[in-house]
Amino acid sequence: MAETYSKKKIEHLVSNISETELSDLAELFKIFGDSTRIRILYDLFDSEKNVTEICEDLEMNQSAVSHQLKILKTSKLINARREGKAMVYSLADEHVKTIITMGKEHIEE
Amino acid sequence: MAETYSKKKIEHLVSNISETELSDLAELFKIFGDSTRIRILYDLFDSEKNVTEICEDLEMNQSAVSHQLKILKTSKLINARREGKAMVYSLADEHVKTIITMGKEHIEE
DNA sequence: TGAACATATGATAATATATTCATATGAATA
DNA sequence: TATTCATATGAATATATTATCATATGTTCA
Repeated sequence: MAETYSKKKIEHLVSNISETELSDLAELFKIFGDSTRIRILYDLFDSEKNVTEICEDLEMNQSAVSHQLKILKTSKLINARREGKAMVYSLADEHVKTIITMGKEHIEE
Repeated sequence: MAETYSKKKIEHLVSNISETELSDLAELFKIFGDSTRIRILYDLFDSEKNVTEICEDLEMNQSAVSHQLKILKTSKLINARREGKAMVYSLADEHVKTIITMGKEHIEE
């Protein structure tokens, strides 16, 4: 997994993005572009949690959270596993953290 | 401007994000989460362009493009300057490229 | 097996968003 | 200064999205 991104590397990586990729990119960012979803992602930053815990942390009702969890799952930004009655969710990979970090850097300037 | 992001740096940067910041983050990503806007941003990757050029590149009508340019401008992702009759737009900073690059990295896996 | 707990899901209503159309604004120039 | 070119903008429509409500599914355990 990539861990550093120099200016030069970015220039290289970003060259020649197809229309399809741009569409996929928009779809990806759309997922991050909702308060509830980004709060869920941030809630999972340090540790996996079950649905009840997430609901408590966000102070939101279970149905709304489950609907958004499904979207995050479908987008492969989170993983799920069953633990008895509960479903435990966790971030899918480090990219989620990286993307949020880049965004945070931007808004702080 | 930050140019490299180690795992350790990300852990540090991302600690303690407030609810307000999470909201702002969602707002930021929402801007990237639209095909037209991300195509405009990508169109401006290598050089500034005026509205007519952008319209031609995206094969979209002028009004739709102008509406989205305004949103990008308001979000401070692009800059504008007048050049005679034309308005010339350019990316506001390197962060735009970085964020798109991170997204591209993610979808390619 | 049935009751209780945990989560998921379908339908609906409310809200937000993008594009289009018509038109306004602003700059250059004949 | 009247016309043309370039861009911006308001209103309206169409579409997408979110939260809520009611209920279904799945798991545990008495």
